[in-house]
Amino acid sequence: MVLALALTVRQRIPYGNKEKVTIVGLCTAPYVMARIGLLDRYRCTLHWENLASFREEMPALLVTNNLFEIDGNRITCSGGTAPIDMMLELIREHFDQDTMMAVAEQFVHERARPSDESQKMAEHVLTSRQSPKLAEAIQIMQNHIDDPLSTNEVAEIADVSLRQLERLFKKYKNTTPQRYYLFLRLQQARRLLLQTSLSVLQVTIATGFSSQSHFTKCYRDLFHHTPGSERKNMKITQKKSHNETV
DNA sequence: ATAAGTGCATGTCGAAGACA
DNA sequence: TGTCTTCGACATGCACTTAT
Repeated sequence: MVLALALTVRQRIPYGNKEKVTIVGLCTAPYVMARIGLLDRYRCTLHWENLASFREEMPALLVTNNLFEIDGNRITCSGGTAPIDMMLELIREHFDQDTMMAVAEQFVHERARPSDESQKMAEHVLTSRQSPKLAEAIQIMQNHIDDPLSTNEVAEIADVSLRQLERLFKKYKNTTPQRYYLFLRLQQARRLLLQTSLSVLQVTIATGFSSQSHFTKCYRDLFHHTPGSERKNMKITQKKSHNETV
């Protein structure tokens, strides 16, 4: 049922208040949804190729670069393989983590990506166009999440001076290389916390932190809650969804 | 054709602050 | 507290334009 939802653009007209309406839009379908006002005050996303023009055309909408957005009964998705991730997230919400993983396995889908994961390919393509050296540096960082390199080493491998690398990050990412690197590691940490049963200590090590307290501090600074509470919340949400479906 | 001016990307250095 | 990171200031090189 969820798969059917994920693969169609669906709009059901409610009869009074009796019927629960779920509206799903894929790829460029949010254009239609936005034009008839279905996305007013809702977060939404669409395929990266259409993001810029969509934002320009609909400046009042809350458009994100995420893989998919589930905001109340408005569900939008960027397209490509993202509907599978969206479907898995809905399965996780309505059933549990194990069922979600079993379905993912059926689809030979190695890793269910969370909704807030950006459309990485789009970012990578855009960054490559803006600055190949910057894209290379980011790739190097992504390849060294568990054993972080110094900014100097990243610059050396990318064959660019440290100062120039700093300028590129400032210009295109509006941050410093170190902060961006930290952001990548914390994003990975969050994925590990939500999608695996690794302990917080194991996640700490897997993302290149030498001290768990330092990891927790950095995590809280970015996500506004600790790794422990993040996992606790996820388990509570899963339990609730499971009880509702039973 | 050529010198001078301009803008941009890049490199070097050092001071200040942050991190582990 | 030593090391690392960031950032401002200044210098250099290159491409392009303009005036002579």
